[in-house]
Amino acid sequence: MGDVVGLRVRKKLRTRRALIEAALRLFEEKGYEETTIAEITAAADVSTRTFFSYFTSKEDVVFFDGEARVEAALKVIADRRPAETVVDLLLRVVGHSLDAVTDADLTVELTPARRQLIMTAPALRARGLDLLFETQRRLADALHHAYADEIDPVEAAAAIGSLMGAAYLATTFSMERGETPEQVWATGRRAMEIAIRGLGSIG
Amino acid sequence: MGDVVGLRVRKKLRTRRALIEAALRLFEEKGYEETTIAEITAAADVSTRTFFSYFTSKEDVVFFDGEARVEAALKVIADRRPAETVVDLLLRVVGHSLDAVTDADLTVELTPARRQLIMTAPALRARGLDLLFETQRRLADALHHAYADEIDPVEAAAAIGSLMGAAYLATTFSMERGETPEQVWATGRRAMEIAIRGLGSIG
DNA sequence: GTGTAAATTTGCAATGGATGCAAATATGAT
DNA sequence: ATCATATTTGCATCCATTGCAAATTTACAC
Repeated sequence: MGDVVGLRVRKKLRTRRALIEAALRLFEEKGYEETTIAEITAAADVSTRTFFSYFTSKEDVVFFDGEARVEAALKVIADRRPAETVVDLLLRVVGHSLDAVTDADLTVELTPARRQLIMTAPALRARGLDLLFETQRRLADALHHAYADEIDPVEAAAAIGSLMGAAYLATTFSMERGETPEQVWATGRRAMEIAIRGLGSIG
Repeated sequence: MGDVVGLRVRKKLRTRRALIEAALRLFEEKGYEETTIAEITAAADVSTRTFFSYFTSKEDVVFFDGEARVEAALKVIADRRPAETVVDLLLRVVGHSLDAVTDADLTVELTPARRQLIMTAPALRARGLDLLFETQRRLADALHHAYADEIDPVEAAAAIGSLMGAAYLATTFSMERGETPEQVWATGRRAMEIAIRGLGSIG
């Protein structure tokens, strides 16, 4: 564990962090579309070209902690507690996926402001959904492998898709209504309960 | 409905259709990224600039029938059968959303080839998910209004999100495995059954 | 320290999508 | 034929993204 990082690595981390902070700040200040890569790199004091050796696209910088979040969620499934039911495990997965995560020496959480930004800018919304989708894919895969004998691939996909699909759509409505983070979270829980109980319980 | 369409309208429809056909053909022939707007407009015999007065972006042309599909689905909910259960109604909604639809004088269905294209090109996948998401939003809204007294907004969102989330994720896995359209559809049905029965039924 | 190999950054040119704008065309109605 | 309106087109421009080669920086051996 003795992370002996040389100057080279430290410098890269510092640059990455500067780009992320500059980008998020500018996006919130003047809007996503209205901010150019040139402005971000100027604020981070690197060349425009360098931005693309850290992020593959302008959207990517907003999701800089995406991979760390997914891996944290996968770990929850991998380290499942023997006695726990699948449903309880999945609820823990969703819960953890909202916790703060560390990346680029930055410990961050999905603040309401960042969510707002992602839901508002079309390009970010689309990319975010794509990442969410890939996340679901990986989670379903992990779920199937963690319970190889009890849960087949289709059941795993149905479980993840149903639970997260319900929670995501419901919380989106809640956020759009301008509800508080507590209310949004409560809405998500209720939606997941419905998914767990089954649609048959409605109407 | 005596649609007395003048030359002007007929011409616009013809152009729109030419653009759609040229674009889809070229995308399948040489790939989405590899095809330029210039090539599409050349094939449709209009100027590059004109493309953007028909579609707001290069991705959009692939989803030309999206709005017609959503409206058909909304209509199914609006014309709900009094005696039918919510679950049966939603199953019909999903079923119909796969039917052929007419737009720009073109009657089209979501062919495996087009789905393949959408799932493969990152830009199309993201845009497609964004459209799917917006569709779910509108369906949930319609569901709530159609059953104003029995289904509140959160229940509606949970129902739509759960059912479609499960079906979409499961069928994606199925398609990726190269299964036949019949197998894919069977997988979707099974996933929806799980969503209807509830996650509690797993594991 | 020096020198050298490897990693990074940078500048530059080019491609392609997207948009605003005004001139040129085409269409519909009188 | 003529006028008002709708469409198309050409152009200029902005910006994200990529390839490439030169310049700079860091790591490491001697």
